[in-house]
Amino acid sequence: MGRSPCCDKNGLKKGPWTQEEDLKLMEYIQLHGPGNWRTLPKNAGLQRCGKSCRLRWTNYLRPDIKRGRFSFEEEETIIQLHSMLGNKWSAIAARLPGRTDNEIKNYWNTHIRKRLLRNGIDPVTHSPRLELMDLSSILNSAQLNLSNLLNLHTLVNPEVLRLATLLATSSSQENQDLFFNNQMNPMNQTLHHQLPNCTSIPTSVPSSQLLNQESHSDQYFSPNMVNMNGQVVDGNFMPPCISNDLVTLPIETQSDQYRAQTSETSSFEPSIVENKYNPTNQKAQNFNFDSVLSTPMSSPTPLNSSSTFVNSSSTEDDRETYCSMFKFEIPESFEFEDFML
DNA sequence: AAAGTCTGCAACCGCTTTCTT
DNA sequence: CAAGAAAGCGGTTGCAGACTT
Repeated sequence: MGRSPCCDKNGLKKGPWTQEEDLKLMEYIQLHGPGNWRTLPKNAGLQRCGKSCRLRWTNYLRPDIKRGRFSFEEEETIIQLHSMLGNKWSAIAARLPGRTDNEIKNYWNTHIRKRLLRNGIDPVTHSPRLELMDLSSILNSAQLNLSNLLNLHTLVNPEVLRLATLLATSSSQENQDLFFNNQMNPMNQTLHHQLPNCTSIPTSVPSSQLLNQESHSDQYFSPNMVNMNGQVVDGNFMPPCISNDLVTLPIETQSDQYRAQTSETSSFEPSIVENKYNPTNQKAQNFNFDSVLSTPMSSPTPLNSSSTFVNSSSTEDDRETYCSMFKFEIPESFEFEDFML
């Protein structure tokens, strides 16, 4: 009944493979082909478990494995597939010829995941993260001071502040009660009331769609930057959108020219200077924060297929900048209360 | 230059599914 | 059909090299 054990694990070698072992394994497989891993180690003269041999072959020695750095296209594909499949590394690897599931998994954990986190995107849900800017805590503060809040435009995405401001200045006590009592979805009830023309992004929209021009739905992305007056300026921009349970903020797809003007930064304020939303930025020169309170949202315009996007020759640093949902970092010493009166 | 820390990745572990007897 | 091994798969670990102090 059943099979005999593939190998006796006692006395079998573990750890990194030597060149000699690799050679033995490759020579054996060249003669007999892969498979039958139970008997392979013995027949090949290896003191290894068959499972170890199989992993070594499939993850490293297979001749069709593509070694080296992932291309930008491969990275895009991984993000897209991960947003659809989750941690189904083998399924993702099946769509990336020459890449193993192990390699993709490692690359995700060491590169892509960190990058998404840095750019404010949850690598699990592929949705924007708003932990940095908890609207309810802002609005719930009894010390809320509008002028201080307005000063925040040097620190945070003004779209966030626009939403916060709209909520804070709403004359509808009923809506505010709904918001603070959390009796129903505040974004649906309050913001859609305030912003009836705003397009919604479903929460399920994966970050790959937010990051990847090719998968942008026209309704989500605009080829042009729209300033806070709703005027088309340049670049790629979209007004903030309200999902069912969170505020979804615009992802900018940057032109090479714009990316050339930006760089990875580690400190707080310098990165803000480079932020598109900063008034000192040329592309944001039409930004008028005062208009936040008085101007209705503009609707996104259809995506222009000729819009520039990060190309395959982009460097990793370039890529770091192409998604700047929250293109700033908050230093550990930063105290949000300092900005609240 | 040395020690400590960080990073990337190969390899292993353990669980689930598939296959063989 | 059941039992048990092989194969598949995702999570985790350990280590070597790079980087920082």
